[in-house]
Amino acid sequence: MAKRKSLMSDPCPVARSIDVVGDRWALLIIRDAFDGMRRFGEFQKSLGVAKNILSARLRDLVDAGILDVAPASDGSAYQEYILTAKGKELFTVVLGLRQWGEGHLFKKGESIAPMVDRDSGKPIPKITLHTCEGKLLKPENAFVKRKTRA
Amino acid sequence: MAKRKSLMSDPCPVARSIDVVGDRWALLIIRDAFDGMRRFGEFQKSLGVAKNILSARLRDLVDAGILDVAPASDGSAYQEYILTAKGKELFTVVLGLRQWGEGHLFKKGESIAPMVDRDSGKPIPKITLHTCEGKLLKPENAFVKRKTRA
DNA sequence: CAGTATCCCTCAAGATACTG
DNA sequence: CAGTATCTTGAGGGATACTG
Repeated sequence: MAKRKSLMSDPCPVARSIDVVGDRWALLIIRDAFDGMRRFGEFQKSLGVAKNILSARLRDLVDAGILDVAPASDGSAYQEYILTAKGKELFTVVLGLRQWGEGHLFKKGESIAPMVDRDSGKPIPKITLHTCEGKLLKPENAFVKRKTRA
Repeated sequence: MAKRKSLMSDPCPVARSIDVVGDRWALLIIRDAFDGMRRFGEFQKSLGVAKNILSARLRDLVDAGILDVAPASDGSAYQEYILTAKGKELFTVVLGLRQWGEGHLFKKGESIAPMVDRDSGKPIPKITLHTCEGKLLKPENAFVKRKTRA
C-alpha cells in the first residue's frame, strides 16, 4: 500500500508542478534540452543514466507536453526531442535552480561555468522579483490568498 | 549496484540543486515554510505525508542549511523549523514552479489561489528574465559557457 | 545509434504502533 | 503534540543483453 500519491489533483500549483518535473531526471533532461541536446544518445551521455530510465523519462516528458518528438533532422531513422512552448517556460525554474546552486552549493574556488547572454557574452544576472508596481518583492511580502470560505 | 548516484560533485549547479531539493517533498516543505508554517504538525497536516518521512526530510533540510531549528516560540518543549537565508533564496524556484503550474497544469475554470503582494493585495506578476543590459532574455539567447580546453 | 526487454536492488514512502 | 521505531510495498533506478 505504499502507493505513491499523485499530486496532480492538489489545489496547489507548486505541488502539481513537482508531480510532473519533481523527480531526479526530468529537470536535468530539460536543462540539457535548453542546452541544445535533441538526441537520445546525447542525453544519455550527458546524464549517465541507464537507457531504460532515460527512455521512460523521455516518454513521460513527451506525455506531459514538455517535449515533442520529431523525425531526426539528419537522415537517420530516429527521433529528436524538442522543447515545446510549455517546456520552454520552465527556463525560469531551471535558471533559478542554477543560480541557487551557484550561490550555495559550491566551495570557494570551485569553478562554475557561467550562463551568459549570447549577444553580449556577459553573465545573466540573478533573477529579481517584482510586484506589479515594479517594486522589489521579498518573500515575506508575498502570500497565497486562499479562498475565504462562507 | 543500484546505488543512487550523488549529484553533489557534478559540475553543473542545476544538478547539485536537484540533489538537495529535487525530491518529492523538499520543495513542498519549503513552500509551506514560506507560507509561515513552522511546526511539525502543521507540515504534516498540510502535506499529508507520513510522520517518519517528514521527520527524515526535515532533518535533511536542516542538514542542508535550508531550515534552522529553534525552540518553540510558545512555551512548548518542541522545535520550530524556520527558513535560513539560504532557504529563503529558494523563493524564486518555488515561485517559478508555482507560475508554471498555474499556467499549464490547471484546467480551464479550475480555481487557483493567487499569490499576492501583501502591500497592494495585487497578484505577483510573472517572473521576467533580463540580460545585464536590462533587455528581456529569451531561453534561446542564453547558454552555458563551458571552459575552453587547452 | 536508438531504443526495448529483463533482472535485480535500494530506498522513498505509506501505515501504524509506540514514547515523552 | 512531536516525534522515533518497525514493517511492508512498490516505484525508481542501475546493469546488461537484445533488436532494428
